[in-house]
Amino acid sequence: MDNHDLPEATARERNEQRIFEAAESVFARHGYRGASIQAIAAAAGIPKSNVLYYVGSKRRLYITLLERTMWRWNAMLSDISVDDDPAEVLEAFIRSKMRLSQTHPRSSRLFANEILQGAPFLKESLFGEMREWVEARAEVFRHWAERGLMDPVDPVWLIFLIWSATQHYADFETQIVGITHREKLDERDFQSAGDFLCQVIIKGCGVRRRDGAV
Amino acid sequence: MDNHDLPEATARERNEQRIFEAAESVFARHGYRGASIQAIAAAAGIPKSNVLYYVGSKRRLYITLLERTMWRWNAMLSDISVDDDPAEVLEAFIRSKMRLSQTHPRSSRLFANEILQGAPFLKESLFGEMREWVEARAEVFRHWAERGLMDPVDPVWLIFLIWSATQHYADFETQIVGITHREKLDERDFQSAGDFLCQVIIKGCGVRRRDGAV
DNA sequence: ATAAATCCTGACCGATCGGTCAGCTTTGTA
DNA sequence: TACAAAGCTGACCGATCGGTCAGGATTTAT
Repeated sequence: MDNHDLPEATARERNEQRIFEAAESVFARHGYRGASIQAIAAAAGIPKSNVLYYVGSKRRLYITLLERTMWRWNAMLSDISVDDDPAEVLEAFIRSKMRLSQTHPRSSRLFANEILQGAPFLKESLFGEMREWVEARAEVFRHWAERGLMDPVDPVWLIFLIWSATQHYADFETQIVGITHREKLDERDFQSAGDFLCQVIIKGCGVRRRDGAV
Repeated sequence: MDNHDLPEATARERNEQRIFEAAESVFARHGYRGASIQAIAAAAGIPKSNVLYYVGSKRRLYITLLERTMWRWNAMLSDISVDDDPAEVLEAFIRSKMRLSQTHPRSSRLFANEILQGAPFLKESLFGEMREWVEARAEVFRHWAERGLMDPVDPVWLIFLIWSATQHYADFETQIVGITHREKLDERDFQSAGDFLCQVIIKGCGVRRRDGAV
């Protein structure tokens, strides 16, 4: 029986949850090859055999986590239109990516590791989804530029700029913390960094804000 | 005898060169744990034992490469002064980081992997060097803001923005190539991306350019 | 020519890798 | 209560890991 809509957590659900969290942590830190099932099992507080009993194989576990990350990612900024306000959309874009960095940093680092490896597990179909995502948004940015609502910057480079600048606070958190004497990045840090990025990027693209400010 | 100033390459120099290049490639792709000496040896076309004969241990090899990267990095933008032109300095900063991404992408990815791991090999002294580098430049940016030469943006966030946006073209090259249908990033891509970043960031910080343009 | 230093490598070491499996315990159902 | 299904795990497999070492091959110095 699958009580898939009952709130009670079965043994399987409970353990898979613990395994996923532990695995995300270890994969994010050491990459696919560098992560060991033993280390994941230890982090989850579960015997190695039990981990394999639930997830089948290292490969399957990794791909599951990767797809989960992609899914979360693609859900972002799903309803953008040419008629929206450019400043509002760019701000929403930056803020939501920044929130992902804050709430799911290990997810972000797992993805970064996959790319550094040369994206061997990212099927063409998944890259295809991202391509469509990018092209759709880029098209909107282009329209805005044509209407004079922002400078005619390359919209694809703009998307990469926002990705990189926001992901940096998840992927390179260790470096930021080490350089700025912090113990960790807190709510205020993400807020102020988000403010900074919104200000610089929106102004840098020559977006005219509704309130008349430049 | 050490012919350390003779141009002839000794067997040691030749082999170390090949090993370093191969190792940088493998470490950049798979991280410290994920890289195997066997794989490095194969990439260098040298028996595993011979690799260990030259470099001593995996740890030592990795640290050597990491220090080499840090050295290259710290040499950047070494002579910045409050009296320099903000736009010129920012442009030089972005261009030189962009050139590093173009000419030493594996170096950049090696470093990215080290940070993702939590920087276990980056001694406090090395982080200290980076901290001094950042604080010195941040101080200059602050002065410029006080003199009204640019907006009063957080100078540390600005440095991280430039780091992340430029490194992205090395660390996430696979993703960029996959999404934009390219085979690889070429000279023109780096040029146009560099142009874009200079334009957006300098304008975004409210830097007044000498020629009067905004 | 010959001794010394360096270069080079196959064989091997214990540890750990991902994964399998027999067989145990616990849970759910009739 | 009884039986099936699911949960669980120690022992084990061949492969690979980082590293050592004896000893042969080659180069260098005298």
